[in-house]
Amino acid sequence: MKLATWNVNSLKVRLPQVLDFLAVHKPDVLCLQETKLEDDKFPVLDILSAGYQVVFSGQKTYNGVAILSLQAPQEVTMGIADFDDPQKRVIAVLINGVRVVCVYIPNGESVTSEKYGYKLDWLRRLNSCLKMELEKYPRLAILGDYNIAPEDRDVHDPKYWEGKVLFSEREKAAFNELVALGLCDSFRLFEQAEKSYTWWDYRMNGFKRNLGLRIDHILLSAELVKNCKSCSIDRDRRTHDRPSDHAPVMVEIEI
DNA sequence: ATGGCTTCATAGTGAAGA
Repeated sequence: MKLATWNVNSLKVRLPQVLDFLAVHKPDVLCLQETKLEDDKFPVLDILSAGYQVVFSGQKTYNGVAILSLQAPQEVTMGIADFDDPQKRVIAVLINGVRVVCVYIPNGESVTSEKYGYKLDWLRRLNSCLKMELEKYPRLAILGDYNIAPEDRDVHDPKYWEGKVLFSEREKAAFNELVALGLCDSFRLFEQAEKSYTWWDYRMNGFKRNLGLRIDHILLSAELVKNCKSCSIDRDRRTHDRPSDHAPVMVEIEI
């Protein structure tokens, strides 16, 4: 079973690339973030024509998440339980006995911003929600844009990023608290190239200079870790015309 | 490396992303 995640930074702009990604990799599940589409504007027919089913939760201009899958999604839930968040950042499904949660964790803007407080509060609520999910579904995968680089090696210049949003201690602690639920950063299960990142700033030739951060992650429960065969970043996607600033991340799990 | 893109909502520029 192949699961993938990609922050597309506008599905309207990136739809042809998403369809190409499906054709090339044929993932069983693809989680999307930052679709930036209201639900009545979602390109359902294009995705059905590609042989995928889809569920989505979107809004105008910002945020928006979707899960594409070969098999029919079951037990679809949107948002975080007991949290009335107007921002559309979470959608979850059950596919082939695996609970798949697609998350777009807030950016936070800066550590002095109100949005940073929202991010930390949001992460606390996500943590409680995932704790319950894990009790209900031992086979749990949380894929998405976490907007947190968990370790020094996930940042091109840890000195520069020290204390800044995406790499601040409180954010890293919140990430570690998710891991402490019994989840694993699947990327680090395997030997990986140094300076592996999933996001590069559009400005300043960030990609060409590999000034990136690894902020898109796939966390797996112990039940899934046992059978996880690979985790990789599709870095080449960032070289296409009009790329998203994020690259997709993929895992293969023997189910 | 403190903005130098890119997107969206607009119809000029401004907000937001990370």
